[in-house]
Amino acid sequence: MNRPLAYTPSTPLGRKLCSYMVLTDEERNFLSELERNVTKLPARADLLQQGERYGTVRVMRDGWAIRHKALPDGRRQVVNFVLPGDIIGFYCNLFETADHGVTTLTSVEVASFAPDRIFELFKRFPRLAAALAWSGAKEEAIIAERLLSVGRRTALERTAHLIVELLKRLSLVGLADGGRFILPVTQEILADALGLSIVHINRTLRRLRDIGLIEVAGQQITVNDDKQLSSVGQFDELYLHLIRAPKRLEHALDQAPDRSRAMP
Amino acid sequence: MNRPLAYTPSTPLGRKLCSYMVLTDEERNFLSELERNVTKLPARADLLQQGERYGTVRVMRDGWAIRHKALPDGRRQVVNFVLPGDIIGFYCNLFETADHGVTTLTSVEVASFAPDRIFELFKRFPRLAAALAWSGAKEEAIIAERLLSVGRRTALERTAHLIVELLKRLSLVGLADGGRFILPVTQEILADALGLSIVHINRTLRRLRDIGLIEVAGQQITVNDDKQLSSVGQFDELYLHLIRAPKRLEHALDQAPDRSRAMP
DNA sequence: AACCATCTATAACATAGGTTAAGGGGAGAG
DNA sequence: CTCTCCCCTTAACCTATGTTATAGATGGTT
Repeated sequence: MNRPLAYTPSTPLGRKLCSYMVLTDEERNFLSELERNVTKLPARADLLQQGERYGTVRVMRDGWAIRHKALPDGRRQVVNFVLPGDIIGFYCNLFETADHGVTTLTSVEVASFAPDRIFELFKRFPRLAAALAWSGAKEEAIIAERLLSVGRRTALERTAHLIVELLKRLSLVGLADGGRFILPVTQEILADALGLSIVHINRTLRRLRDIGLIEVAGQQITVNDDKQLSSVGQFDELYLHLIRAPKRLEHALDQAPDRSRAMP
Repeated sequence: MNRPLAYTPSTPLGRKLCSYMVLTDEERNFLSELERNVTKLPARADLLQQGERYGTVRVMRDGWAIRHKALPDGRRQVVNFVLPGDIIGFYCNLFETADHGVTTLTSVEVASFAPDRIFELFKRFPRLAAALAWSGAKEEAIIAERLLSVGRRTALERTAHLIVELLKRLSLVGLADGGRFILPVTQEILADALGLSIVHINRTLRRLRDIGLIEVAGQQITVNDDKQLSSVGQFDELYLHLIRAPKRLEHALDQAPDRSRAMP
């Protein structure tokens, strides 16, 4: 195995996995092959419709999208925000039909590849498989935290919490600068993400502005006092699992027996 | 590879994975090795405490538990119910600390093994790795559906929905019989799972009883009219992904190239 | 058999957040 | 330039759900 020390792939997915462990040439090649087939789409396009049969796996390369679920009567819950490097329909190609939709918020660039590549990945690149599984677990942790928000935090707390979460996630990929970031989202979508009505989101944002914790100018949000905003939102970054565990992951994988051994 | 046709392992985890695909002898041996080290615990024991460092991976063999997250002031959200065959702290051994707790509801039997075994599994048994990843994705789907419930369904809908969900999940593992099952859960826990107050859960259950949709006798719940209860809860079993995709999973894995190939 | 702790049940009251309604601003289209 | 559409904003009012309080079941313990 051959490991360049400070290599940073140009692909968002590669970059993401790089933060977990050092990739070999072979692994990087495989990943960039996955991201080769790129498509551009405008804002408000459906990448996946609830009830649709899964066809391809996609990687978000640039732009924002939301993952959402709807009830028959139109009520809708935004489950998560899809940011660059995130995968759409990863394991899910095994499911019969999609139980959620994915819709772009901005114009986006996505790469698509055949679901079979996932299995190939599991067979040929166990380290990548483990890393992807790990990032899937992180996504689940984010959803669980949102469930805690919607179930048990007040409107003000929830809203503060989401803003801090997005700030942290975006900072991590260089999309936020000094507490300032672009939130390409209507208040309706914010409401659907937080389980609130659009009117109440408006009230709540105004309250946060009045207290002086945030400033809003169009889609740009400025967090004035992230310390205090975190405390309003009861934000504990434990769940984001930002602490990369590269050494543990690498070591463990490299030391695990590669081939069969007898049972004791 | 040697594949007995109708073999059913005695271990809950093995049984679960068996429902996705036919296991080889080697795979079954490995799994049963994982479940060898069994411990018994009483009800209301913490299998994992929020904030704790992960030590071992566990498989629930028998009994119920809940996965829950708490806020500093004590408000709590139950994220999911842990049933036999479910894994506790799977990928998560890579995280620094647990962002949730796991507490038993009944006396339980759990198997424990070292986190390293997970990596071994990824390297030696890609098919098992894919199957576990798939079941992880199903768990995520259940949490996302609960988020939809808590965010957008009314108390009555949520409660109905949860009862139907548990009925379906338990039926699948033979723990429900003719719409009747044991729910080893206080109303407080139900409230924490649904983002409601304990008083309101009580009101809501009474309403469901008054309408005649369910009957409650101690911990035993009887669903009288699951068709109507499903419709009250806007239940769409899409998200449970009950349709096993064994052929797709097996085929895909068996046909994926096993070793390196040149880039085009 | 009496005690204690834990649950369930219900009533009375309080409020966070939903709903409806109406006006205003900005940006793209003609 | 102004029309239109979409989004934001705010006010007034309403209701689903939370809170507090109390009593009754239930079941294990001494």
